[in-house]
Parts: sequence; structure tokens; C-alpha cells
Amino acid sequence: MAGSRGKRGGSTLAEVANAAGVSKMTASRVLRNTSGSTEETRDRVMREVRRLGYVPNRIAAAFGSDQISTLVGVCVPRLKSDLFGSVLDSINQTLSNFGYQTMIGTHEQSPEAEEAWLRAILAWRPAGVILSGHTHTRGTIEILRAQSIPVVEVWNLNTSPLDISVGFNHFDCGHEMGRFVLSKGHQNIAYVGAEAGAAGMGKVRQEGFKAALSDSGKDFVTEEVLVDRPNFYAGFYGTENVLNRISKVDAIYYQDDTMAVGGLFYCKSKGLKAAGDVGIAGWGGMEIASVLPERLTTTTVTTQALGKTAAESLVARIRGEPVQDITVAATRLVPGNTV
Amino acid sequence: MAGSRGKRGGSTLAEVANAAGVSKMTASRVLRNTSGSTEETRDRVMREVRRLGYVPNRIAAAFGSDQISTLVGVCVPRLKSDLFGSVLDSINQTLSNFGYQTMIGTHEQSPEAEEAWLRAILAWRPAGVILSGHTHTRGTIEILRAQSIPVVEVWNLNTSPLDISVGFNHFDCGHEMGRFVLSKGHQNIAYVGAEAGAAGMGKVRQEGFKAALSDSGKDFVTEEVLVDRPNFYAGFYGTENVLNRISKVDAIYYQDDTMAVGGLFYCKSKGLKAAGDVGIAGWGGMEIASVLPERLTTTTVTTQALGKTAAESLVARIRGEPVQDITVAATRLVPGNTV
DNA sequence: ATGAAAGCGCTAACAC
DNA sequence: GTGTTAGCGCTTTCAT
Repeated sequence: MAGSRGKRGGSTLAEVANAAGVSKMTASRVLRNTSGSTEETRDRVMREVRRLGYVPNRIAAAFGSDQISTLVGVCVPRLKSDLFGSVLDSINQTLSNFGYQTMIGTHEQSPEAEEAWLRAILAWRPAGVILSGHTHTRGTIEILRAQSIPVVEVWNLNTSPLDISVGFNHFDCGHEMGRFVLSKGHQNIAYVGAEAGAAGMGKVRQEGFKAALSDSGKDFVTEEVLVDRPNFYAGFYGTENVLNRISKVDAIYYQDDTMAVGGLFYCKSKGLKAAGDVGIAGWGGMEIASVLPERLTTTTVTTQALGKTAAESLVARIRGEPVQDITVAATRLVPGNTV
Repeated sequence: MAGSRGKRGGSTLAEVANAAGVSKMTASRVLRNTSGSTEETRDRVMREVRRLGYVPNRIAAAFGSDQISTLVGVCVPRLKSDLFGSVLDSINQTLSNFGYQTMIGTHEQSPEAEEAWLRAILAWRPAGVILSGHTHTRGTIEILRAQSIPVVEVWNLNTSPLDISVGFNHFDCGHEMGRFVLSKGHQNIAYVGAEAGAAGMGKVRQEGFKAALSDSGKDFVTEEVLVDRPNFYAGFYGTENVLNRISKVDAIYYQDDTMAVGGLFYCKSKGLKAAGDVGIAGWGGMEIASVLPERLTTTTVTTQALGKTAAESLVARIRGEPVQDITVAATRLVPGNTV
């Protein structure tokens, strides 16, 4: 309670040290488990810590050491998402285990929003940041370079990353699915996606699929990209649009499983059979697939592993340990019975 | 780059002030828009800020002022959840608009995990915290009291909150649904839930429903609470268990919509008709409902409003403005055709 | 409207 | 193993 400022936060290290009859440094060392301390000193300090209800002040600690905090900024498109939620859960848990705190941000696929977030976060002198936007503004890149701060780009694979990249190969996912759908004999294939803001990685999967079509001298017979977030209804509605427009469509590649499930239900509502009448392929591996009567043909992705690897790579870089610059997180095409 | 320590972070306020030919204080005031400054001074300072790529140091700022940061800690059960993801999105966006940064944590319904998170977060001298655990450890409560820090308890309504409570009335949700299901003539009603760690608010809804049954001299004919997270498959599997155990069951109240949808698909897989053979009622208002052929009978909840109100209340309390201690977020029973 | 001095709580560096 | 000294970059207070 020393000082006349309006601070909060109870006792200080000095008070603990005083009560324990040692210097601040000794108390500090005990609390951080650095170097050796006598068993007795240690006990005396910890007793006072408990008695006084001492809560370390990490702001002062970060300030007093080297202006680098144990905060890590993580920016994802949005939080309400099984996929990103899972990645974030994994990142947060891993970082937490290493003693870091996660500060979040969302950008909704807007590079400008990402930059604005970054500027605010850098003021906290984070130990590192994890980004998931695949496109960065010039400003974002410059700031990151200038601060020479550890950065992990996550979600999409970036072959020339700012620093470290841990992601899925979306192009290959699309290409592989394209070949698979073609191998099942489908002839008139459409794409259905949804992008509220700028294009996300669905665009890249679409291109991969398109490349597979191109290899067979084909192309999407139509592409329907709604101005919406990818969700069940967008898939439902997009499918309706596509089938009304071009009735010969016999397969649809969706931006993700949410939309694919929406499309599946549209087909069911019209008495169309999946695979037989309209092939349906998604991406992401949603949990709902486990209870649907149809097994959705999709590409499952390892969001947990992605998040864990991203966090571990960041921590390694922060600590100056050797790190793999580029890691491809596993994806697997799971043939169901909807294609 | 002054000093021999290994700091990072480019130029300092002093350097900016120097270059602009003013004192640190003037530069500081310009950057914070406090009190008046000459148009000219302002321009000169801002020019140097841009030229030097100055990034304010909020750690030093928080330290130098009153040891209270603009950080806000938010702890939810988990991030991979449409419901909590939505609340968190809303909280984060609102806090961000007010100039606060969100630090996240997850507790998976463990009060001890919540306390551990809280201890780590308080070291950052947050301006406030938002909790979603409905049960707190004695330690959590003591620490919060000792620090006299603004706290919002969110998700469940707490009639005697630590500080502020913004939540849904889960008991009433259950009670209302109980009355509704009974009004439809169902006689043998079961409950299906899932709790991986400790009990969440599903337990309270279950009790509300039970109270409604009790009012009619009834009780659940069986209760199936799986040791799992509430998800589609748990709903599917739980339904299978219940119906195999007691075949006369003619309605099931589920912990949430995810499980209800799982149950719905189990019934479909067995040729049972929703409502006709087995009534199905959920909670939460999932998006998938918009594409299902059946309209799920459920209670929709206003997660966006909940998050926004929680964040706004916290900010008001931080600023010393008057705040409503208890806010009930809206919920609405939506009769579908599955009961 | 602007400046000077003091100090926030902690840790790095070095001495003992 | 422990203590001493200095200082991190900013804001507060008080003066001009």
C-alpha cells in the first residue's frame, strides 16, 4: 500500500522480503526458482508469500527485465467456429503449459483488421504472435520485421513464411478431392462456398480442385460463392441456387463440411440421393458426420496437432532453440458414401 | 536501443520527444489525447512517431501509472463451442472497442483450473475479469475479494454474484420446457446429458425440468449423463442407451441442441419418428436447425447480447459508472415439431 | 500549454 | 547463497 497513487494489488516483493528478513533479490530468486537457495530461506519466503497473499506483478517483472512479456498474441478469423475454436484451444493449452498467456484477436479475413490488432498487441511487447490470416498488409509485414518478433503463421501452409509456418496444404486438399470425385465418374461438378469478407483458404482448395478438373480437361460447370459466413444455411441455399441454375450438376465441392451438410439436407429435402443424384464433398471433418446416416466424403484435418505444433514452434523460437520453419499438418481424404 | 539489456521494441517516448524538440510529457500527452496541445506540437510529435515507427510500451505505461492494465481476463469452459465461441467473440469485440485486450483461459468446468488461471492472470493486474464457471473455489473468491477487482460472472444467472452477473436463467429454461413437453402429452420422459468434468449448467436446466415434472407428480423415468463432452455422438449414444434400457420412453430432454440432434439422428436411424414416437427437446438454438427437415423444439439463447452486456457492464464498473448488478439475458422456447 | 523531478516493482549485473 | 546498485519507460504531481 506504499505510495499515494491509486494502485491495487496488495503487497510487494519488498514487503515479502522484509517480512522474511531477506533482500528483494533473494525473495525474487525464490519465487522464480532461479539458482540455488537454502531450503530454509525458501520456506521463510514462501511462508510470507502465503501469509501476505502476495501476487507477483508481471507488469513490473516484464518491465524490469527486458521489456519482453510472457504474453502471446493470437489472431484468428473468428472464435465461433469448431475448426478455429479447436486450434485456439490447443494453442492456448500448450502456451499455458509453457507459462505464456494468450491474448486473442479476430480479423474476419480482413488484413487491415489484422494489422490494427497487431499494432495494439505489440504495445504489450509480446514474446511472439500467431497469425492466421493468409494475406497480410504491407504494414503488418513491416512492423513484424522491424520488431523482429517471433511469428507463426498458422492454418495455411506458407512456403515463404515471415518466420514460421504451420498449416494445411489447402491446394493439395482440393486437388486430391478433385481427383477423387472425378474417379467416381462425376461429370458436371459445381463449387459452393461463402465468403463474408475477403477470401479465406476455401479459395485455395477451390483452385486445387479446379486444377484437378483442368488435368482432365474440365472446369467447374458453375461456382456459387455467397456473401455470407460458411454455415449450414449458406450450404443449403447455395445448393438450391446451383441446382436450379444448372440441373445437370451431378456433384458439388463445398467450402467446408458445414456447408456440405447444409447441401446434403437440401438434397434430401428434394428427394435427391447423395452420390447417386448429386455427389457431395466437403472439407474439415465435422463432428456431426458421426451421426448422419450418410458418411460424408470429406477431408479430415488435425486441428489439435496444428495448434500444438504452432505453439511449440513459437516457444522454441522464443527460446532460441532450433525450429522447423515449415510444418505441414496432416489432412486425410476420407471417402464416405456421398460422392 | 539504449542500455545494455537485451530489450526489443525500437524507439522510446524519450527519443520521439527529443526528435520533436519537446519534453517527454508533452509527447506523452499528445499520444494519449489528454488536455490541450497546440496543433503544431501535436503534428510535430506525430510526425516523429511515424518516422521512428514508435510503438508505445503499454507495459511501461501500466507500470508507470497505477499498476492497473487495460487487460481483461476471460475464462470459459472451452473455446471449441458454438455457444461459448459466440459469447467470446462478442465479449472480445466489445472490449476491443473500449480499448481493452482480452486474455483467455479455459477451465473445462473445473473450479480448480479456474483458480489456477485466475492466479496467473491477476499477476498482469487486469482491469477486470469475466468468469463463466458457476462454482468457484474458496480460493478464487478470497483472491477476488482481496484484490477488489471488477468481476462479471457470465453464462448462468447468479442471484448473489461476487460483483456482477449476466446470465441465462437455466432453471427457468428447464422448467418452461418441462411444462411444454408435458403439455404435449408425453408421459415417460428421460434426460440425456454429458459432463466430462464437473457438472455445468445443464445440471440446472435438468433440475428445472424435473421441478416441472414434479409439479405434475412425475419424475424422469431415467437419466443418462455420460462422462463425455456434449456433442453429437454423445447424444446419439445416450439416446440408444436410454431407449434400450426403457422402451416406453416417449420423450427426451437433452443437455443441449448438439446432443438433441444426435438423438434425433439415432431415432431416424431406428425408424422412430420425432414427436410421434419420441419427443425431442434441446437447448441453445444451434444453426444446424435451419437445415434439418424437422424443426427442433429448443430454447434459443442470445449469446451475442450476453457477451456484449457482460463486457459493457465490466467496462462500466471499471470506470466507476453505475451498473446493474444482475442482468438476465433473453432465452425463448421455440416450439418445433420434434415434441 | 509545457516542463522537471520523482517513482512505480521488479530484475540484471556484479560484488561479496 | 545472498546483498547492493542501478535502471527499465512511462505517468503522476507540481511548478511555470
